Amino acid sequence: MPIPREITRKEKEEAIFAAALQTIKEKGFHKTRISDIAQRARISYGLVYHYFGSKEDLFDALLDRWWEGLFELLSCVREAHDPMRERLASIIRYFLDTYQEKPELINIFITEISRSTTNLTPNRLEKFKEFLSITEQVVQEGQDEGALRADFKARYLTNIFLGALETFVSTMVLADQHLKDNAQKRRIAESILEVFLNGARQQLTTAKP
Amino acid sequence: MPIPREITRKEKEEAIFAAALQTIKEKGFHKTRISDIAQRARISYGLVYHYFGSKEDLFDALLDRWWEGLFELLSCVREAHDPMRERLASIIRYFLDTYQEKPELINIFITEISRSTTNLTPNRLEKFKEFLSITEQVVQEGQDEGALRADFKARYLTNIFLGALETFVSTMVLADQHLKDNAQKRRIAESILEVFLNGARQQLTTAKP
Amino acid sequence: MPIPREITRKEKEEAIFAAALQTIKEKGFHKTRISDIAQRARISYGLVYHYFGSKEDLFDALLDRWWEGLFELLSCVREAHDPMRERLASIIRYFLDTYQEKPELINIFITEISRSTTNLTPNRLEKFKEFLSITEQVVQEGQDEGALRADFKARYLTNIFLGALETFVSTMVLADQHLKDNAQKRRIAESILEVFLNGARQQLTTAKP
Amino acid sequence: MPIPREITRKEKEEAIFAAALQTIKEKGFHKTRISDIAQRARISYGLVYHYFGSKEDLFDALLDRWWEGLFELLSCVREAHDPMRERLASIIRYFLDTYQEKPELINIFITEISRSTTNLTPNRLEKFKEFLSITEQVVQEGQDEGALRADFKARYLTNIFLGALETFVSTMVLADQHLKDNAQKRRIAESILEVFLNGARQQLTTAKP
DNA sequence: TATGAATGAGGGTTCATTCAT
DNA sequence: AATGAATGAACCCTCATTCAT
Repeated sequence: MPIPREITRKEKEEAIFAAALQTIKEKGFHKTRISDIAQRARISYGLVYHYFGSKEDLFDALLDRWWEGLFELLSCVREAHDPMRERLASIIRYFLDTYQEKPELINIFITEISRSTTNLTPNRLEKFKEFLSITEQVVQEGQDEGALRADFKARYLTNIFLGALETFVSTMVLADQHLKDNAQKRRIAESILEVFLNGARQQLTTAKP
Repeated sequence: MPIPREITRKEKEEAIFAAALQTIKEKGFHKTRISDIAQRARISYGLVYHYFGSKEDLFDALLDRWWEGLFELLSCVREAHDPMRERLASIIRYFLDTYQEKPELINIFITEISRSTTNLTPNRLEKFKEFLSITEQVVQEGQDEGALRADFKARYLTNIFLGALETFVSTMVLADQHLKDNAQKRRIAESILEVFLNGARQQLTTAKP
Repeated sequence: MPIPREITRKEKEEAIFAAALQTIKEKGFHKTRISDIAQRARISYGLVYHYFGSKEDLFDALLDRWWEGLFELLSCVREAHDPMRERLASIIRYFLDTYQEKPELINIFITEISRSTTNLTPNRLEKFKEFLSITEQVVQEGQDEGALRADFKARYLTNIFLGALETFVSTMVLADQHLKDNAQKRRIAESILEVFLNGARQQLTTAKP
Repeated sequence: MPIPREITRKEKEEAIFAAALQTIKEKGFHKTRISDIAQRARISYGLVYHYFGSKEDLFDALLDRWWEGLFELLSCVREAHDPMRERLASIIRYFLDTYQEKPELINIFITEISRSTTNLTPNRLEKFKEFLSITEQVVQEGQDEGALRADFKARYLTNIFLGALETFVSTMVLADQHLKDNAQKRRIAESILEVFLNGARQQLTTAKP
C-alpha cells in the first residue's frame, strides 16, 4: 500500500513547510535555526534533512512555491486578452490574495528576495529578473495597444506599478496588518489602479472644436 | 594640543564608517564580520569596539546618519511652502542624489531596513514609521490644498508615491546600475512625478459648454 | 522450499560484503556510510542491520574473512614440511594472489589494520599479533633447521621479511597498480626471497684450503 | 617589545602542537576532536582556530614538521658521499631517533600517512612519493657504484629496505614499545643493515683459481 | 524480509565580544 | 588609543541506529 506512505510524506513536508514559513516570517531567514523549524513542526531536526537537503534547499523550495503560483498567474494574464485594467487588476489581486491566505509567503518574498541582496544567489536573482521582465512585457503590450502612454520606457512604468503594489503589501507586512474584508482589498486595488492608470494611460487630447 | 587628537578620532570614526558602509553593502549586514570592517579600515578589530560599542551600535550609527539627512530634508520640504510637485521632486531628488553620492547608504536603507523584518528592532521600526508618517503629512497637505485628489486616503497615495520611488532606486541597486548623468536622473524623476501626479492630481472636470 | 531462501540469504550477504569491500576501499572505513554500502548493494540501508548487527560487526566480518584465509594458509605451510624458501614463497604468493583477486580485501588489511591504530580494537590487535606470532614461528623453525641465520632474533627476521612483503603490496595499493601477469608476480616474489634469503640465510664460511 | 609576544605565540603553537600530536597518536586523526586537543593544551577550542585555520591545516602543519626533518636528512645523506652502508644507516637512525624522541610524530607518519589511503590528499601523497623517490635515488646510486646488486629494480630494493625499516618501527609503535637504550637501537639498525645488505649487496663471485 | 522515516549525539567551524598588555 | 590573544555560545550538518509498518 504505497498510498498511505505518500500521504504521510506529503503531510510531513507540508508541516515542515508551514513551520519554516512561519518561523522565517518571525525571525528572518538568517536568524531561523533548523531546530526552530523542527520544534515548531514537532519533529527532530534531523528529519528536516531527510526531506530537504539543507537550510538553503528548504528556502529554495519555499520560494519555488511562490514563483510557481506567480508565473502561472502571469501566464494566464498574458493568454487571456483582457483589457489592460483587468490584467493589472489580476496581478494586484494575486498579491493581495496571497497576502490574505499565506501572509508568510509574501512576507518572505518581500523581505528576503525582493529587497535583499544578501540571500540573492544567482539563481534567485534570475527568477526575480524573469518576473520583472514578464511584467514589463505586459506593460509593453499595453503601450502597443494604446492603453498606456508610450512616452516613458515600459521599464519605468513597470517600476512604478510594481513599486506601488509592493509598497502596499510590504507596508501591511511590516505593520502586521490583516486584510479584514474583501471590501478593503477592493479599495486598495482600486487605488493603485486608479492612480496608476489615470496617469499612465495615454492622455487624450481633449481639445474639441 | 587636543585638536590633532580630535581630528584623529573623527578620522578614525569616519574610516570605520566608510569601511562598514562598503562592506555591509557587499555582504549584507549579517554576513559582515567586524574583522572585515576593521581590515578594510586598516585597524585592528578590537579598536572598532573602542569607537562603537557593538556591531549593532555601529549599524545604528550608520542608519542614524541616513535618517538624519532624510529627516532634515523632509523638514525643509515642509517649511518651504513650494508647490506640491516641487515638494515631491525634492524627495525624489534626495533619494537619487544619495544614491549617486553614497550608493552604499541607500543600499543599506533599502535592503536592510525598508524591506527587512529581520534587522528591525523596535527602535528602527519606529524611525521608519516616522518617515512614512511625515511623508504622509506632506501628501495630506497636498490633499488639503487641493493639489492632490482626496478620494483616497493620504496613506494610500503615500504608499504609491514612495513605492514607485523606492522601486526605481532598488532596481538600480539590485542591478548595480550607476546614474551616469544628471539627465538620466531628471528623466527618472520626471517619470515618477508625471505618472504619479497625473493620476493622483485632483481630476478637473473638463468644463463643457 | 528452504533452499531458495538460503540462497537468497547468502547472496544478499555476499552482495553486502562485496559492496562494503569496494566502498571501504574507496573511502576508508570511517568515511564509508552504511547507506553507501546499501546503495551499492541495491538494498535499503535498514536491511544491512538485519544481516549484520552494526557497522563494526560488518567490518569485523570482513576482516574475519581475511584472517580465515590467511590462518588457513599458515597452517598448511607449517604442516607441509617444505624447504624454507618454499614456505616463505607460499606466504608471499598468498598476499600477491589475494591482491590480484580481491585487491579490496588486502587494501583494507593494509590500510585499516596493519598500520592503523585507530580502528584497532583489542580483538583485532589480538588477531594481528597472532599472525605475527605464527609467522615468527615459521621463521624460528627455519633458524632451528639451519636454513636461516640465528644470530638475530626470530622476531627481527620476521619483521624484515613481512615488512618487505607488506611494502611491496602497499606500494601497489597506494598507486592503485594492477598485477598484470603472473610473470610480474613471480619477479616480485623472487626479489623479496632473493634479497631476504641471501642475507637472512645462515652464512657459510666459505671454506678455504 | 615585540619579542615577548613572539615567544608567547610560538609557545602556544608549540603547546597546541604537542597536544595534537599526543591526542592523534592516542585516538587517531579522525577520532581526535578539536576540543580534545584544546583541553589537553588547556586552552579554549576557539583558540586552535586562531592559530591554525582548521583541523586539516593543523594536521598538515604536523606533517610538514615531519617531512621537513626527513627531507633535510635525505639531503645531507646525498651530499655527504659516505659509503652505502653508512647512508642507509643514517636513514635508519633518523627513524629510530625520531621514534625515541617524538614517538607520536613517527606514529602519525606510519598510521595516518604511510599506510592510510583515507587521509591521503593529493598534496600529502605527493610528499610521500617524493620521499620514496629520493630514497630510490640513493639506492640507485648504490647500484651504480657497485655497492648494491643491480639485477633488481632500484624500486624493488627500496621497497624491501624501507619495508623492513618501517615494519620495525611500526611494530614498536603498535606494541607501544620503548627503545630502552642505545644498544637496542644499534642492534636493530644492525639487523636491518646486515640482512638487507648481505642480500642486496652485489654478490661476489668467490671463485678463485 | 524489507523499507525508509525518525531520532539525536556529536563535531567542525564562525565570530561577536572581552581584556590583558 | 591600539592590538590581537582568548573565550565560548551558536549553529549547521552527518550518520549510526532504531523501529513501525
